[in-house]
Amino acid sequence: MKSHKTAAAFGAVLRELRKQQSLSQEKLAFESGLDRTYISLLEVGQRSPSLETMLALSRALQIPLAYLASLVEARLVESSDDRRNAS
Amino acid sequence: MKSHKTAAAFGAVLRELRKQQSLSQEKLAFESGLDRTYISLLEVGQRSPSLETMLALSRALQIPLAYLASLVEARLVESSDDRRNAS
DNA sequence: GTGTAGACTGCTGTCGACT
DNA sequence: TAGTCGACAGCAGTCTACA
Repeated sequence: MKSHKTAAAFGAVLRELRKQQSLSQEKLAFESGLDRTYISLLEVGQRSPSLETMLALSRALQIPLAYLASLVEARLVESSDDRRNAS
Repeated sequence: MKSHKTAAAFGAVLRELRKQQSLSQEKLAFESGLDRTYISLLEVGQRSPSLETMLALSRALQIPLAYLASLVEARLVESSDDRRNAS
């Protein structure tokens, strides 16, 4: 298996952040200067972003890049847990 | 102008972190699973990384992705100062 | 030990259209 | 409002080789 895990983690985080601000994909696309269909691809985990793209999104969401990164990182460790001690 | 600024910022940060650990590009390439020549391209600001690449590098450098991101962000604000009020 | 170049593969990101 | 599809341009990332 190919592990597009990072794309999935990023997509989940992006969707959460967007919904927290009650933005539509369309609005976020506009604010970030990215394509609407691409935002969709990101959220469903079909694409994984470049650094430039992450910066554009963090600006549109008005959060620091480091915060975005920390959320993605957290998702990644979660998803890689053993499920041996997981409650 | 095309602003490969983020590539330059990232490259500078990467080089700094690598030197702090006294690693060669070769060693870092090996640890991260990336190509040696690509590490070089990153450091000179000729390429800008994907999320996956940033993750590989942060692991090789044994630092959180969020920390790497914060350093890049800091470089970016520095380089975007007006030089009007800059001392 | 590093920078660079050329050639190549695959994926990112855009666009229009339909569901 | 959001997911997807096909086609496309451009760039990320590899490899060999040389300075």
